Amino acid sequence: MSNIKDFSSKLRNSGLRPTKQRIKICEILFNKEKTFHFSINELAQIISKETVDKISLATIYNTVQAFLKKGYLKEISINSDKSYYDTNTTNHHHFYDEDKKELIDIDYEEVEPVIVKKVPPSKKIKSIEVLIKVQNR
Amino acid sequence: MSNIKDFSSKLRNSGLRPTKQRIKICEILFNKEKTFHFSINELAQIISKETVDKISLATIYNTVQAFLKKGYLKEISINSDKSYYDTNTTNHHHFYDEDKKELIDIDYEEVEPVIVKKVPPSKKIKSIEVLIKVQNR
DNA sequence: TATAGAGATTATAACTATTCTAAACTAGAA
DNA sequence: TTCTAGTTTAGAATAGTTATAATCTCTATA
Ligand SMILES: [Mn+2]
Ligand SMILES: [Mn+2]
Ligand SMILES: [Zn+2]
Ligand SMILES: [Zn+2]
Repeated sequence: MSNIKDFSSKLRNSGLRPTKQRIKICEILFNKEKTFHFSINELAQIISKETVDKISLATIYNTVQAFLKKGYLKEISINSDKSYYDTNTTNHHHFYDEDKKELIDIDYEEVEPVIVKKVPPSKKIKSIEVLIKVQNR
Repeated sequence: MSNIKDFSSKLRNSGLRPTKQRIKICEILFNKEKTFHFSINELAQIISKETVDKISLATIYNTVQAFLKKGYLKEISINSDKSYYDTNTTNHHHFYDEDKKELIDIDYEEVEPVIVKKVPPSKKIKSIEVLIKVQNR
């Protein structure tokens, strides 16, 4: 369980000033039992529920971008109209529930590692993402 | 090599009136040697190059949606700033070249089939997509 | 501790992709 | 040929995101 002090130094250590907005967002994102997936709007709603001083949408976008660049978040590509982010930055894949419009983590052991026999010339692999779309049987 | 007659009946058979706009779009999409990937804007540019009578953007969107629903196209989920479509509707996966911003088909034999040991309760798999992001070595 | 200035926040404008609307047009059944 | 459901179209509307530029704040240093 991290506290404000920890987030301050984590931010400072990565070259980001520990402002009260960023610390609040850290608490919401990284102080949870479980990792989770969110869209910017969902995050904005959580923030507005959990805080009195509002944080502007621009700051939420800026902060998520900053955390993404630092590797504290991952961006998930669903067939989509908006971006989704993941507080689970380990290697893992996803189910996407088309009925509930919901992402579900797949434990890495639940899918055999993807074996790639050949990559395009002079390219290296940056990431491998498996997205399994599911719907009601 | 299909001709206009073929596209007309293909369209008619799927309950779509063979309009000149749709036939033109069929020619551009399905009369090629190779399958390919495109965004709506790229398609619009190809159309404007290859035809004198312009086709409205709305019609291009409508037509791509219709073809998608009929299964003549697949939608590809890359990092989601816009939608990409694929004239290759067989099961296959993709490299995404982050430098050239370009999708490359992976032959199905080049990646071992993805084995999923468990799906969420009362769900069935609709699709399995592997996206391998690559960049210059 | 006070100060200066780089870095951060903010409201709002701008932008882009996509969908909606409603009027005009057209394929094709009868 | 006529009629009408289906289609196209320009343009408006919407949604997500990024840019702008004024204001604010964190913190290094005097
Ligand atoms: Mn979509
Ligand atoms: Mn993005
Ligand atoms: Zn996840
Ligand atoms: Zn493809």
